[in-house]
Amino acid sequence: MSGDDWSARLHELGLRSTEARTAVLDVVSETSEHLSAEQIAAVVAARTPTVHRATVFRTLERLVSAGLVAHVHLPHGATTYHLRRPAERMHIHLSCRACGEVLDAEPDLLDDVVTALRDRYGFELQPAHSALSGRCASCSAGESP
Amino acid sequence: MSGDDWSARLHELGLRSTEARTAVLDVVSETSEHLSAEQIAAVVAARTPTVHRATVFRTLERLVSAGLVAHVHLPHGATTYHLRRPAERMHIHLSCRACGEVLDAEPDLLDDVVTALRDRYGFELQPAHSALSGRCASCSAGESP
DNA sequence: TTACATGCAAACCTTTTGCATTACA
DNA sequence: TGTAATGCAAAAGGTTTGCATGTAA
Repeated sequence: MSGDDWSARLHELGLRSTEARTAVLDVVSETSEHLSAEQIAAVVAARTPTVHRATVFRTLERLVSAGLVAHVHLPHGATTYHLRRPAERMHIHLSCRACGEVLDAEPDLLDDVVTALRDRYGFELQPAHSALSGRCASCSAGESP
Repeated sequence: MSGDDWSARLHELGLRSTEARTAVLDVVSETSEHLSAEQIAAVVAARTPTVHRATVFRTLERLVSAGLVAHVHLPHGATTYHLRRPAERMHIHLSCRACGEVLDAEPDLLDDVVTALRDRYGFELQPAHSALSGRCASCSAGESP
């Protein structure tokens, strides 16, 4: 998405367009990486020093509830944020306990689990919201469990 | 497990038997709940005030790597610890985003996912190690996503 | 007797919050 | 102009670490 549409997108969603919000959206939209709030705050600080770190945290929270940004909880380390993708491009996350790497996996993997949890427990799984934990291929070839 | 076997169990595993370790094992083995390090430290402090909080953290880490204790990462809030169960009694955890409740679910739910991840990515999923995130039945009946 | 475990204090990392001020709409 | 958003500072929550001392084996 080109940089200047953020103002319009925010207005569409009933949110005010501010320097902090567009700065955060710029950072998040420039990469396909999943960045921590800290990392985002660092880039924002370099470009727009008037925006306070705490505001970055608050802003991310707002953008998540507005649906523009998604966050993923990792079993170790900080929550990461990324631009929210259309449903077809949503993905689940695999976190390697050993090396910390976060891999993306196809969303269909958990389809049956979503159904089973709904049927058995009435639990509505949100597969993208928290990473699955285990060992990546390279680390599996190595150490102890 | 009756209280005094811990010393022997620890020795079997090549670990020294200490006041802190048996105190932590006592607390963890007395309940089927999943307790945070903080909660465990509080109970230990009440019974054995000589054991320092930091030691409880270090001790839990050791007991996990020794295989006596398991921990589960929750998407919100502190990591929880519980006595490690034999494989048949292992379970996965469902964490409700809305109310914070943690539910236990049957381990077989993720069997196919374990296989699929191994086949597709060489990723060895450890289903008990981190909780799945979503909304529990009561909270699903309520608010917005 | 010596390597391992602990107490203590302090730092660290990530995030949240109260409150006065600013700025968008 | 009124309300939503921000800056600032401080604290909160959870966890880790360096170092000197203590203790199980």
